[in-house]
Amino acid sequence: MTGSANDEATLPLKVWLALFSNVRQIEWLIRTNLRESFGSTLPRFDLLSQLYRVADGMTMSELSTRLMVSNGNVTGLIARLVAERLVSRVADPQDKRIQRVALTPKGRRVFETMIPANQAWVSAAMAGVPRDDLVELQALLQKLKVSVSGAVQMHKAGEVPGDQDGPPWAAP
Amino acid sequence: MTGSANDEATLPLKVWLALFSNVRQIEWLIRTNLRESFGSTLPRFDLLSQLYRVADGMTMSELSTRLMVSNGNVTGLIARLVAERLVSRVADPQDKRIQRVALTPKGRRVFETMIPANQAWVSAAMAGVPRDDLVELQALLQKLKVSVSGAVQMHKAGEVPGDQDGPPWAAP
DNA sequence: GTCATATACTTTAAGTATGAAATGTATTGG
DNA sequence: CCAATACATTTCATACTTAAAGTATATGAC
Repeated sequence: MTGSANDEATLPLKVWLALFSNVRQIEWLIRTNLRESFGSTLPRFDLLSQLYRVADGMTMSELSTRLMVSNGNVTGLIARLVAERLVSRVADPQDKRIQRVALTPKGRRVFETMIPANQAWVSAAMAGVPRDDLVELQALLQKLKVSVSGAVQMHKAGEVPGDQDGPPWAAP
Repeated sequence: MTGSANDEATLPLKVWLALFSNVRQIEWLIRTNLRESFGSTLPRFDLLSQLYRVADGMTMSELSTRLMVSNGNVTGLIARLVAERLVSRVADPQDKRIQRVALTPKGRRVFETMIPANQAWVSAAMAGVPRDDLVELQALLQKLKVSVSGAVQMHKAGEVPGDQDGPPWAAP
């Protein structure tokens, strides 16, 4: 009695549209505020936040994977951040193909001023939702992420002919 | 007993990160599949889906608002879709500032082949989540949207000095 | 050692996105 | 009527993004 047969088929799509709509609006807020308050952008912020979490930096590929963007994109983004002296990029002496990237002291300092502002923007956007609902929402999103990540992995595995013999997440 | 004092402050941020992560991955799936199956892109798809819902088309501003993208972006996107004969664009005879944009028969036909595919991709990504969880998730996302939309409206109102006398959503 | 192959990254070309300024078109108050 | 103002869109410069092709380096078979 909670839904027709048609709901069954379109329910995931409705959830997707609701997810997308929320993210699009929150992204708009963060992007606008980053520009107005710091003269920065969301891609830069995402990149800095990844580097902020680790002590000894990351490789370009690691960044590319974590941000789910192309390798070429990371190259350009890092080049601009290096030009702004927020990020350092040094070739690995052991393996000269690898570029190791890290926050500079300036980069760390700048990012730390952005953290509380970002938190305030997001909190303000969600201020109309009771705490309990947010707790529940987070739990459901965690469940969803498991399912979605599986689908992404499956798609990636299907595209690579030389990878048939079982990635770690596949059942034996 | 369900959380420390620190959770209280970071809870919205955690919800945001979970939202963002899910959307990023689902977007990746849709974008990849659109390319592989239809040689198309997500921005084009979003634009077509907006036009698909209305019978008599839309103005550029309306598209810009609904998609939450800049006016300049819509101009370029529409130009490419017009070149592909998926969309028609005609100047309004009453008000020559206005461009009225609509799907062509070809555009409608093409988009209709994309609908079931898109639904299948999203369903597959969410296949690991029980139906009841999806129902609840949708309800919570609807609540969130109200809060977020209010924050967006407030930000937009704050930026325009000539708009002090209350938009429709403001309390009287 | 040498060659094939894989890996890490960069470059390229096309497309997508932004904000600001410019353009052209109504509308309105005097 | 007409200047001021508002509005819809485009243009411009720049930034971000992707897929695909290219470069350089490493690794392993032989």
